Amino acid sequence: MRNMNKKESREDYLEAILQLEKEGKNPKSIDVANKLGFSKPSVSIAVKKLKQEGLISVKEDGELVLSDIGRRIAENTLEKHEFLTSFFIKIGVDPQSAEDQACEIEHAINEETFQKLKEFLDK
Amino acid sequence: MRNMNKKESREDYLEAILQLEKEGKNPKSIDVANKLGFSKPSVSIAVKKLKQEGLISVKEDGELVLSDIGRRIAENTLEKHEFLTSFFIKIGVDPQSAEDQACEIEHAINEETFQKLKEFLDK
DNA sequence: ATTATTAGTTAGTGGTGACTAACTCATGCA
DNA sequence: TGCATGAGTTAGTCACCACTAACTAATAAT
Repeated sequence: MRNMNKKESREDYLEAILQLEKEGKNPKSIDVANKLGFSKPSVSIAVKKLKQEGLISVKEDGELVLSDIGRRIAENTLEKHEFLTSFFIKIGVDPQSAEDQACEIEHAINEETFQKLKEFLDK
Repeated sequence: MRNMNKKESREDYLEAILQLEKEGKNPKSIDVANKLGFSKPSVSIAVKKLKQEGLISVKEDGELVLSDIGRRIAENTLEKHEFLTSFFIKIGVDPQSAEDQACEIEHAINEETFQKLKEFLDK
């Protein structure tokens, strides 16, 4: 049972919804459960909380829809994920490990540090 | 109440003990509590667990002593902390924020990624 | 000797996020 | 009609790490 803190957990759920969306699906709870490897009840509870926090809404048919704020968080997280993954691969980290590390660090790095890192690597 | 996961928490305690040691103290539970801003009972329980995990021992007078494994973890964590802090400052992150970010990311970055990052920045 | 301070422990609580078991409910199919 | 399947929920559990309140025990101060 891999526990996370609130922030990590929330970002992972939102990121998963965005990724499913980009894959052309109409993401539902069950898809998120499958993607993240969580049980249906875990996702059910998480969805309830994300709704309460105003980060997603749930359509009549169960489709999960990112709110503006939710989408911004999801896109920020996904951008960090992709950037960090390719950066780690570039500096010689094993691709699978790079992916795993991006998953960890994407939650820890904040906007300022991420921006400065991007600027630094542009040069 | 700032909750952490097990790994982060453990690394923070060990790092704090090492830092206190480097400051010339004979670190005790109370010093760790003051440094980390935790209550005495929290540290008392944590110390018990670190003992059980073989990462520290406790002298007759209460002094906390890092085991070989505990010391290795503490030194790894502290090295990451210091390196990341100065790196973030170097790329233009506000010093206080750099410190905070190092505290976060030191727990997420693994040995491989850290080594590759150091090699990359040496060039 | 008495009281205050300090370090540490025990007992009990709260909050978060995962889990399983077992339920509802809609849909698909024989 | 009746059963199987799939999605989602509810209820209850566990693990983890922080907390406060209240205790013990040793030491310092008056």
